[in-house]
Amino acid sequence: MTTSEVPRANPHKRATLADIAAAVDLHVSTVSRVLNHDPNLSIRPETRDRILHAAELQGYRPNAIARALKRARTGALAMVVPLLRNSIWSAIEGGALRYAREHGLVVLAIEEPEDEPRPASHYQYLVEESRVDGLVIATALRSSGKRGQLPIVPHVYMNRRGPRPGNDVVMDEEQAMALFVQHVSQLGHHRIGVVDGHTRIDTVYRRRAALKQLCAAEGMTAFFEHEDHTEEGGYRATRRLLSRAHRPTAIGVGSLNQVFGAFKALREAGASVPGDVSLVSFDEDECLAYLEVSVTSVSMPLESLGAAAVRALMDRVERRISTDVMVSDPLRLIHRDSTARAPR
Amino acid sequence: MTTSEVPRANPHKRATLADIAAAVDLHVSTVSRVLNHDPNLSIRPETRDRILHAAELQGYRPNAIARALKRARTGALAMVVPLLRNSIWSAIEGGALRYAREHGLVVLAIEEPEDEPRPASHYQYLVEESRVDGLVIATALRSSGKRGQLPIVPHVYMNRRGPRPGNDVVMDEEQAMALFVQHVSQLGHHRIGVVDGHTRIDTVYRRRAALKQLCAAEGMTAFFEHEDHTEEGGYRATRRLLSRAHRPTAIGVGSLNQVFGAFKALREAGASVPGDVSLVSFDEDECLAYLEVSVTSVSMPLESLGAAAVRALMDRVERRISTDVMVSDPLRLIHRDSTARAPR
DNA sequence: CTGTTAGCGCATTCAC
DNA sequence: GTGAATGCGCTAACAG
Repeated sequence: MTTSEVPRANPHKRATLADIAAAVDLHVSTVSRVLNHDPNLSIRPETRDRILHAAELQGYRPNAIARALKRARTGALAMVVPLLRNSIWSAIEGGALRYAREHGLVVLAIEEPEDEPRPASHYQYLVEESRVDGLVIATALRSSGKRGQLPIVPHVYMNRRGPRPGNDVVMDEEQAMALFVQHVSQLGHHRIGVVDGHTRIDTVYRRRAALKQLCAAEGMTAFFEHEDHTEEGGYRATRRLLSRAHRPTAIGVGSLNQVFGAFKALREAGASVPGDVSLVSFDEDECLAYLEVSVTSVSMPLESLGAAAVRALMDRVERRISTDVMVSDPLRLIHRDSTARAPR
Repeated sequence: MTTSEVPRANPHKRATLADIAAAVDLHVSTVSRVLNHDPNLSIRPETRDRILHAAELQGYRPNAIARALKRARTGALAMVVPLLRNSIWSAIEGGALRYAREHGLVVLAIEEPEDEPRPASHYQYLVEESRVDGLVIATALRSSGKRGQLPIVPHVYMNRRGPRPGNDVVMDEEQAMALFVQHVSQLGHHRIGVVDGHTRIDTVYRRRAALKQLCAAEGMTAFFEHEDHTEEGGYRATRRLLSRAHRPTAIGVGSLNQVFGAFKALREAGASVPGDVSLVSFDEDECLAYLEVSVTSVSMPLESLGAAAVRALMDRVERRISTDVMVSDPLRLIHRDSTARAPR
């Protein structure tokens, strides 16, 4: 009732459209249109300036909640990642956050344990409750199968392929494997081993398939060992590789954490790097250059992946149909001291 | 107009309170009260069950946006962290997310470069636009001074002290330093060095002050070297320590990334660990147990810090006044192979 | 025990 | 060129 009698709003409350409308003695709808730069609105410049000025003066901020309610769009999205110490996630998340910010979006962080994650559908409620417009899922396991299927709500799978095609945003794991194989092949290696996570993780599954194929083509022998993406996992898997009758002479390692474990196993076995065994990491990280022997790695376009996932999700939210995405930025092999010609 | 004539809502739209009210032929407010378990509401169990059942049947989900608009509270908070690969942030963030989830809150992730971050007040707009209820800031630098002052909006500083007291949530860095000094002191070390970040970072500042005091008390000599919290930074700082006429015999390192650099410097200098130099990390991480020499560390209660920050922030949002918080969970020294008796 | 009423702050269709 | 009216979905004060 007293709204119009106090043109200057209570300094402790945020100014609303109504406040500034009252101040310039115009209608809220007019103010709204001006502030939203409504294209098909003709208004005399003078009035327009008065409005803008009053808004500025009162420190007007549009209320995102009210706007979301009206527009039925929140401008937020949820990103479900395994908040692993595993460094790739911070890079991916960084790319996603940057892209989101550039597009006026806001990202909800959700952590979910990597092993036995809840099915993606668990997070549907965030969309159903209008907390976010869509989901970026990076924790799906291959085995999730039916149970993990996401119904209606907009979503993409990031660095994982979902239960059915059409919503996946991934990197070129095959190419990553090719870079590795080609590199060690040129160095004369014939028996190669790979230490990686469980095949329930989609990237691992794809790398494994790619390796088989590449090795068959090049006439090489490949051994694949699967363990957790942890130091201990890397340690155990590498020990197993080294205890074979015919040791591999080159080993690829799927995660940075596993690299540490691999080193320990090699040390214990008295195998020198790269004298006896060449080593390649599939996670690039600055620390690799500082280890006891600096480690050759395959560098993936992680930031681009994060950005691409957000873009793809927004495409779905806007109902622009779209398909699976493979991030096209180039991969690079970073040559350090851990790879050398095969022994003998 | 046709709302009441179709009790079963359009399957493609979410069911609203009105939909389920229509279905059970009751008023929305009644439905709302039942669904919110309004304590001082007496309702006959039968009606109550009908409502619950209808809600269940229609898959009703409260619309968080509408609720937020009405209640003037979003149930979200923003957390501004340097999304560094630096592993401590993922642990802190994990603790914060867990606590938030347990309390029905949702966390907006914001990344901000560590060096020269925007002042905390930059993020005020998130509160002003009603996107979140408050801010957790973990990127303030000491030098930010006036410009970084946060006005009215609810906020806390996490692992940093803000421009003025009353809103800080921190860990016991002094105690961390004490554990370190005490440990190496018992091993007979007298000259100790510390490699850490710039003093503009509050934790570093506090550790430095604590070290000075402790060493004075114990009659030890301390050298402090400040560099970026990166591998390269750790490398350079350690080199400087080692090039002194009187080398320190024990070195503490402020971040995991710097530990890698420190190792490289030690290796190059031909200094053996722990034979010539004992090494302690102030970041605990599983990989420390797998390095060329496993590294003794001080383990901090990072998850608790994250949780405490969220709790403190919600206290402020609810207008329950509160003061600075020091997380009280115990620190632990994890004894590994990188520390031994002082040489000679 | 349950219904009425009145907004939260904004965008938008329609009228003049 | 501008104003009036309506409603997004929900909660809460007040009636009966």
